Amino acid sequence: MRDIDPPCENSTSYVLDDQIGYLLRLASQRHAALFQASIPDDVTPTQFSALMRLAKEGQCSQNHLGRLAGMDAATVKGVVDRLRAKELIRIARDPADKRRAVISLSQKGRDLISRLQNEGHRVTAQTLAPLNEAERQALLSALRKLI
Amino acid sequence: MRDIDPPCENSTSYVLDDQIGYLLRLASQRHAALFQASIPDDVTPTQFSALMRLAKEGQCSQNHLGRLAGMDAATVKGVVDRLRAKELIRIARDPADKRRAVISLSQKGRDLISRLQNEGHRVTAQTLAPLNEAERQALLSALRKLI
DNA sequence: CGAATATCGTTTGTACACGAACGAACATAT
DNA sequence: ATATGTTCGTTCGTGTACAAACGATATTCG
Repeated sequence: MRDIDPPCENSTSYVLDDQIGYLLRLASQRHAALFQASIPDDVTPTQFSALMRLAKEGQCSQNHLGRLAGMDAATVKGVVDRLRAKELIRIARDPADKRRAVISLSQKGRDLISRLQNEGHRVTAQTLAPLNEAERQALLSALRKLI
Repeated sequence: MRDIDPPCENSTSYVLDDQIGYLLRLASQRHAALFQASIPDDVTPTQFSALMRLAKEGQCSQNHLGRLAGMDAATVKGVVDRLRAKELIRIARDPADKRRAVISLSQKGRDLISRLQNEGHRVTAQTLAPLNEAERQALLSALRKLI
């Protein structure tokens, strides 16, 4: 009387491939793979964004850097540790606030980002390659509104 | 003659906020936060996508499930372990291929996804709330082309 | 049949990402 | 000046995500 259950029998069909979260995850993965392939193994996308924020800011505290680059305090801790291990940043103590660390780019860090900006643009272009100009603008504009 | 160096003095100005990778990362984070807030702590977005793929497929091997849901073998291992720990899936051995695991939804898993589909749609709607219908279509369409 | 090749699941190591909790230091209020 | 509350960095635990290597099993090819 009862058929074998078909794989999905729900009324409100939830099509995974139509869900923004799923698409965002896959697109992020795709970009990360392209980034990794283009940027030898110098830095990750997250590390690079921290370096770029630091370049714009000059110097700032660790938590503030995290906020600028979209990382929480626990995440930025690890990122800063790894950037310091690679000697791309320098860390000093703020004499005016003994809690605070003052983070800035090292010369090596400055050299790296000036060398990697072209690579970064190439990765962006590569990621967006399947889209025409109008689609790219629509995508970037929509993503900005989501954040 | 020359002004004080502003923090960033490069010719090919690399504006982080215009980079697709950065925007994807932030948008993913935003969605994950909304998902987490809506779905108590039952499952993560990744686990949910695995469950949905499993619902559509009926049953499949572990690695195949990973491919269906965009996870590599090492990642899906952990996801499957956690789903099994929650008793949302069942795992059997394939008698025809002693390497292979045959993974399927448990009754508890079926109950959960039928309960969570509405939540999933709500999270999607919530994430896309800042966009009008045309922008949503453009975003989803562009993301699909990137993958 | 036997050897090369491929796939399955697993483990290890590294890197985000977040919640939750913590002590230390700072700020404000009374 | 003491109490309150906040912010700083840190740690722990959990959950993706991937590269690389591994043994076990399947498959394919000579």
